[in-house]
Amino acid sequence: MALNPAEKIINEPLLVVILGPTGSGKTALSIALAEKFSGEVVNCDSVAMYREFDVGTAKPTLAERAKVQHHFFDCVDPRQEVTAGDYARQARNILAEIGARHHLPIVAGGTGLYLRALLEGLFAGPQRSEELRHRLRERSSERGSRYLHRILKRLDPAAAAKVHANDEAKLIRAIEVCLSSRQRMSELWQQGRDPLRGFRILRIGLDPARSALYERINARARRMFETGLIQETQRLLQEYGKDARPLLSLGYRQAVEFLRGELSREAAIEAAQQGHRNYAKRQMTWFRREPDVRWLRGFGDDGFVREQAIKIVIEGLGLRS
RNA sequence: GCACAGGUGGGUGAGUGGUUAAAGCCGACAGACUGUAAAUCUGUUCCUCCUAGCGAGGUACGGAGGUUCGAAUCCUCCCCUGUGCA
Repeated sequence: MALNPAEKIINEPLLVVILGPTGSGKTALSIALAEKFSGEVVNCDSVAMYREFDVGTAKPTLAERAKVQHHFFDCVDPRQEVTAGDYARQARNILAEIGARHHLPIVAGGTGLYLRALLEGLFAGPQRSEELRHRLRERSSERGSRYLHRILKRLDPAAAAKVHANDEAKLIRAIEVCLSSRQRMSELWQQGRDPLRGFRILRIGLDPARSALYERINARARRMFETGLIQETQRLLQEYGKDARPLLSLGYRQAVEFLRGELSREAAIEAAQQGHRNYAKRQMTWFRREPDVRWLRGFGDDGFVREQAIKIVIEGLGLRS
């Protein structure tokens, strides 16, 4: 006898997603939940995937990683560049493995695009093409800032209407998609995404008070500098060169500027704090649009937040039996 | 005490008689995001009102007066800050 749709949904295993801005305590909460429900944590944070980027990424400690199984930390060589597509493909495999073990998968992280790529999928676009991008960037600097937008308008007016003329990064991708696939990006979009199947998704969002969050971010960014971020950056700079992608990310970028003598140590710290605060704000803008989030007003390491999160997960699991 | 320099919106800093509620930058807030995403980009940012507009009114460039049709911009006095000389 065939299952009716409701039963089918109920029989799907649960997938817990913990989202929130940087510094909101996603790591602490994910570990607490993993311990409680025999779960495994799946990182969804682009920079934390890079090996040897430790001090500036606030990865879970080795002790924490010994307590529960973690995935997707330290899995990429700093010379490589991960993309949302790579991440989504690999993370889906891991999710399937965790499911096969009958453990609870807990996705935790702050990279909104990666999370969306994992959960909802990307459109069927081509992968990036370095030479094409290089050529586009060169021509754009020769022909002026509106050049890329004019090109996109010609290739795909509908896409051009959605990308701002100043947003070089997105213009380049859109043009790349049109040229590499020989199709309009807007038409590829219409074919839809390939969402993750086989899980019931439970999204838990952390939303601490803004001022408290900013204080924490400031303290943490300073601590990174005090506990070896500069030395780590120097090492990475020597090993992988200044063009290594993750050296452009928060904290590392400022440490590089300090090492070059462009910023005093204190100015670098303040710039890093500022960068992290602004990033947290952008993350909130992204996550507010995420559907069906159970928002908790506080930090992931707050006792009452943890209790509420546990209750929500029990509720979610309870539906299964 | 004397001599310069200077006091501008949350910060910085332009502006030296009239399209100036006052550039730019920063911050703050809000937003976008379909393979660089810890990236990239956008909007708003004195108050009040409405028919919500390149709309109406009010308040504003240390303080108080003054000149002028008109002042952040010119004059006088006062207060404060920095530098130099005593």
